[in-house]
Amino acid sequence: MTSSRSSLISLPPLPCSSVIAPSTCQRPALALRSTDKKHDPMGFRAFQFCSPRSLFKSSYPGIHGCAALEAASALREFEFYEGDEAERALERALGRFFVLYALCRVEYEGRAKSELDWGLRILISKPDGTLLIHERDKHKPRNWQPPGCRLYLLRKGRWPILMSVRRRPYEVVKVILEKVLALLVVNHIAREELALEKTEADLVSRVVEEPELVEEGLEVLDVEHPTPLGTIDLLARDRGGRLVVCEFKRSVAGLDAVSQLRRYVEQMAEVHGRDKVRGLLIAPAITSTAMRYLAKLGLEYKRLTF
Amino acid sequence: MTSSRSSLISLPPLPCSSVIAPSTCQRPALALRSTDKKHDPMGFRAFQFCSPRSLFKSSYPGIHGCAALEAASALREFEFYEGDEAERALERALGRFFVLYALCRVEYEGRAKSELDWGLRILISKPDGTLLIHERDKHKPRNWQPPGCRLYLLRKGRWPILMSVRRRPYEVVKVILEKVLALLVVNHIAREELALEKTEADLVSRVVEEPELVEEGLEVLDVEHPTPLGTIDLLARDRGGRLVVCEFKRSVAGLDAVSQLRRYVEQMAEVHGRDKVRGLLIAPAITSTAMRYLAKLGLEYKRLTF
DNA sequence: CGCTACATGTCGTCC
DNA sequence: GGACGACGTGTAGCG
Repeated sequence: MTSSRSSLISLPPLPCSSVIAPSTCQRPALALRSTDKKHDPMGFRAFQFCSPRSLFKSSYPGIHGCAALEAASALREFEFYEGDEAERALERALGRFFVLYALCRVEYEGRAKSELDWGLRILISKPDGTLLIHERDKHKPRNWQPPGCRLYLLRKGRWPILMSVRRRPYEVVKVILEKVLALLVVNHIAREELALEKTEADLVSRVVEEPELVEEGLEVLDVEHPTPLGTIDLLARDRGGRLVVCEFKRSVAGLDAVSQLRRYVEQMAEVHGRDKVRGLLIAPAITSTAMRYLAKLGLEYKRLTF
Repeated sequence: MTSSRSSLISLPPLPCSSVIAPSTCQRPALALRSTDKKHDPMGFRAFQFCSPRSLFKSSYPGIHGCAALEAASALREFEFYEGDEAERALERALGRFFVLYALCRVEYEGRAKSELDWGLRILISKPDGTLLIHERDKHKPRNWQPPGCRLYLLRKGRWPILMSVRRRPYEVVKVILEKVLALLVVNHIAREELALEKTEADLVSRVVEEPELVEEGLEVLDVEHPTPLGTIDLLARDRGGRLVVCEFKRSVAGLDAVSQLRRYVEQMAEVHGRDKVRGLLIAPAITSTAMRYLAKLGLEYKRLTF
């Protein structure tokens, strides 16, 4: 009744070579630490030999033209399973990128604690140890685990349990799977390197190149200038020879930005004297409260947009 | 060659009732603003009649026992499509919760800007307008759009484009779909209400109930006490009659916490006099830099764990 | 809607 | 590994 859509190729044995007895619920736990390269199953390593980049540079940005890939990994782009078969396929999905649709409970304990009642959820597990549990709404996953965690599949109790463990800080997410509805195992997926443009260049670098944007005669002394109380974005000297501590915000500056600037200014003032140091908050905008606080402290604001 | 695994039931017409000509690439764009309830397709509204809670309270925490649900929505829990059929099914997926596995380019422009080259990615779209684009690694989606955005499917050019638009700040994410490999449309999924436990109760409430945890003879005056420079977590009076401004941090307190406390203390000092006001940072731990800064300002630290 | 503060923030980077 | 700041932070709460 439930069958896989894509033929499952034979995968190399999992790192933890426990014997799996398919028909019992007392099977030992399978563990896979995904970030530890030495412990990666060979199948996963194979993917890395054929990175997405080489994949698309080959001939055409489609996957079908990459014969080398097919030969190397001998894997379809994805595998899809339903119901019981999905449940059984979970073992082989560990350590790979998979999307799971299941009726589950979730328990999290660590820095905080939470418990989710039975519900249908979408779960994403990545080979780097990331775990995401999404519900119907919101951008943020309802529960999660960051990269570097170990994922275990436990089959001791009534229901299989996916357990993700983080070492420091110690945190555990347990997903109790009452019914696995669907499993999508993704064998190829893009990596970071495919980005062409990064974030907009910093306001800082604009000012470094063109100090006049801030003030006539301004001379840049240092960027990322370290102090005992944090790093000054940009340190400069004005025409009158006074030090100018510049704090940049890429969008609206709030009270926190003023507090930050104040710390740096007072730090520099200790060395050079208060009247030799100016503090300048540079941002596209500032909240009214922050502006008042700034003025009260004798600090300045310079509007600068991208 | 490509066929859906789950029979597709007939869905009510989409809110934008443009005529779709299946075989041309010049079809008009479909738009669906997911957060606008008035525009939700009836099928989606139907899900809400049978919330996940009622689903699992019915008889058994499995979905199969809920006959009422089946009758009401007449939808399977999910639909899965591959290849061309997945591509065609995209229209009907708009406004529903779906997971897409596709070869795509991604362009984002808004507060920042980025462009991702062709690559296989996992895309999640939620009925609340959330869009997530995940790559192989990391917790955070590579590109995203928060709840409240509008999702469009454009079929004008060579490839179909999923476009998500945010109004304020104005931001656009375009996903150019060269090849759709798989589409999982999820018809039922848990919502927020299923949480049983929330985050650990605040340190604050512990102190309100038991002020001695902080200091003998401490008397709580106010929580969430507003000032022109922000809200004081807890305001108290010590045995000597001095005001105690308490700032709480749930984990390690850093420089920012000290700056915040300082703002409040100085604000209160303006009214009551500096010698009548103490500042107390309460947290399970504090960074060394923050501790030094704190001491220098004549403020105090009290360690308090959960 | 503007603004503040919190978060299991996550993530990069420097020390 | 700890500390620190940036982030397209997201999210709740309040005026």
